[in-house]
Amino acid sequence: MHDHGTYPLKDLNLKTTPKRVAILNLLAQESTYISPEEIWRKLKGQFSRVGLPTVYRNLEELAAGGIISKVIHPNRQLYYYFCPNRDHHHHFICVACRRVEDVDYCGMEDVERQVSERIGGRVLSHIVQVNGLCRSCSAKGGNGESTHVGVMK
Amino acid sequence: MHDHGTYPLKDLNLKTTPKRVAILNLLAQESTYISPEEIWRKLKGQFSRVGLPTVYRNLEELAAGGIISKVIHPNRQLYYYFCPNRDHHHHFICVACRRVEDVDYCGMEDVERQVSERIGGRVLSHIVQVNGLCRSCSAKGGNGESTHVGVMK
DNA sequence: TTTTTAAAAGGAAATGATTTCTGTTTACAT
DNA sequence: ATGTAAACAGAAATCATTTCCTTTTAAAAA
Repeated sequence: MHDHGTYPLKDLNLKTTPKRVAILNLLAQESTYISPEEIWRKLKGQFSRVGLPTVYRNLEELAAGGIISKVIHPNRQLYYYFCPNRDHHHHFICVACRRVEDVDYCGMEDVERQVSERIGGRVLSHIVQVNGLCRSCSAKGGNGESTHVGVMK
Repeated sequence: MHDHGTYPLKDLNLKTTPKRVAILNLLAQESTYISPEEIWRKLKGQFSRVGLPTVYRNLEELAAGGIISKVIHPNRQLYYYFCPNRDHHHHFICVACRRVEDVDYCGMEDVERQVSERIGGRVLSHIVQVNGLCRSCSAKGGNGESTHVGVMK
């Protein structure tokens, strides 16, 4: 639970507006991903007037500043989640039921090292998405082939 | 350069139609990513009538079958590329110039093992996207912060 | 080879997430 | 307190992707 005074908004030349802070607080409370639209719905409970563009604008600004992160979902929508109070982790997406699970493990240190060496540039971050069948879907027996998306073999 | 007879379409219950084959050949010739719309434009040079929905439908089917892969770009559009004649690799995206570079290295064996163990499910594939500054952008000195998107710290 | 039928394709129209635009309000530096 | 650049609302535009329905076609069966 953050006190808004601790968000480094000033460093990013972003003003500390009530809506911006509310968005940050919402994200900080979420334990999982949340879409811009869901954020908007929750925001409407706190303010009489809020526009969806405000949500998008803020999310992009905050993501640009690295305060929050943008997670790319293989389906249409993009989900955002909050960073500071969570450990770095990866995402497992079940190709059958589409649910996203967090994997509290990274193991990308070597990969990052190799990549920066080969590219000759600087690695800042990475996105890892592991696709497969979750425990319950793999128990049900299907192979998930028919619902595969975003799979790289 | 593939002979279309070698595409395992039959295994996927997909018919060998002229347009499907043309799409596969286009992708096979591409050395980089290509959007559905770009594929459509090229296809229109070969057929008097082609619909964009046909392109999307085929891409989804082929991706579902694992013949091609879907690459998620941090911006709006989704890009697709062809698999069979290329080795598995990762993508490095420069946060400054947005260019995508292939990294001919995987190193995800341990990560996959760990993930499947922790999830208790079956890992089928993974998507790795490494964000950073490419050689030339990092030489130019910027830190890329202002263009950050989709970055997970 | 002809027949049959399920898949594929065309094309128009719908969808729906994201963005743009314009006028108004507000945070905060001076 | 006041001026100014940033934020905001709300309506409308954009544009990639899907849906729907009808026609065509690949390829299995006869």
